[in-house]
Amino acid sequence: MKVIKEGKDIRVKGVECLDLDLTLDCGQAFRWEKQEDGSYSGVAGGCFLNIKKDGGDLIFRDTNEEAFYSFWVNYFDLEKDYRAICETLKEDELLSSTIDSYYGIRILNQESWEALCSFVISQQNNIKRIKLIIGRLCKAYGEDLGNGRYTFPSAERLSKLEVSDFEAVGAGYRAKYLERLSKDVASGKIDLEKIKSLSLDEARKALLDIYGVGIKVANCALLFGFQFYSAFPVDVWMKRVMEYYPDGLPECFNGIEGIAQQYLFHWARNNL
DNA sequence: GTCCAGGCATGCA
DNA sequence: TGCATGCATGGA
Repeated sequence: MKVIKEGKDIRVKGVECLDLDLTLDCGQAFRWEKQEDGSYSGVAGGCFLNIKKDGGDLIFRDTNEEAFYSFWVNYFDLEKDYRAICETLKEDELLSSTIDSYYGIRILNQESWEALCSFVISQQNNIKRIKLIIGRLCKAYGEDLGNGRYTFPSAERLSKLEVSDFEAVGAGYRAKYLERLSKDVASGKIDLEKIKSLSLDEARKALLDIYGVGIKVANCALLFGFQFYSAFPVDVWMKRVMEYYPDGLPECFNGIEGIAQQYLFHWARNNL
C-alpha cells in the first residue's frame, strides 16, 4: 500500500481486491450511498468520507490524514492481502466461479456497537428498509456533522430513549430489543470490548445472551463488528446456498469462513 | 390486496 | 431438544 497526499485528497495505490459496489452496498454496512460520479459517501467511526476509485487507485476525499490512518485503513482492512485469500477460497469450485464474477468483496471492520445494533434491526427485514430505519435513527439521535450527515448514535444517547422512540423510527417489533440493548451497553452490563477479546465460541455465547440476538444476528455482528473472520452467518439466502455443501464447508474456508460467506451471499442474491 | 425481507422469543410437545 | 406461531413495516 502506497499513500500519496494530493491537495485535500489521499490517494492509495496498490490496493487489490476492493470493489466499492460489492463491498459498500452488499448488506454488511448500511450507511453508504452511491453518488452520481460513482463514488460513495458515508459516515463511520464518527467521520464522514467520500471514497472513489481511479483506475487501480483509491481516492479518499473529504477526510484528513489523521482519520485516514487512525480509522479508515483498518475499516477497509487495507493491510490485509485479500488477493491471497481469494486464491485460497478458489480451491472450492463454486467460489472459484463466484470470485471470478464478483471479485473485490471485502469485510469491513465496523464498530461493534453500530454493527450489533444494525443487525438487530436487520432481522426479518430487507436491506432497503434496514437502511431507512438506521438513517432515521442517526438523523434523530446521532451527532450532526453538517450537510445532512449524522453519526451513528452512541449507546449512551440511545439509553435515554423509550420503546416508543424506536418504534417512531420504524423499528417495528425490534424496538424493545434496541431499548434494552442500549441501556445494557450504556450501563456496562454488556461489555462489547470484553466480548472482542474472547474466543469465537465464548464471544458468540455472550452475544446470544442478549435479548433479540439469535444465531444469525450474533454471527453477523461477530463477522462485521468484532473481527471474527470465522463467523459464518446463515440467513434465508445462505440456507439455499447450503444445499450445495451437503458434506459441510470445504477445508479451504478454514479461518476465513466469513469472507467465503460474503461471496456466496452475493452469488445467491443474484442467482437463486 | 398479498408476499417477503441478512430472525427471534415464546409456548408447547 | 425441536417445531409452530406471532411479530411491524415498507416495497414489489
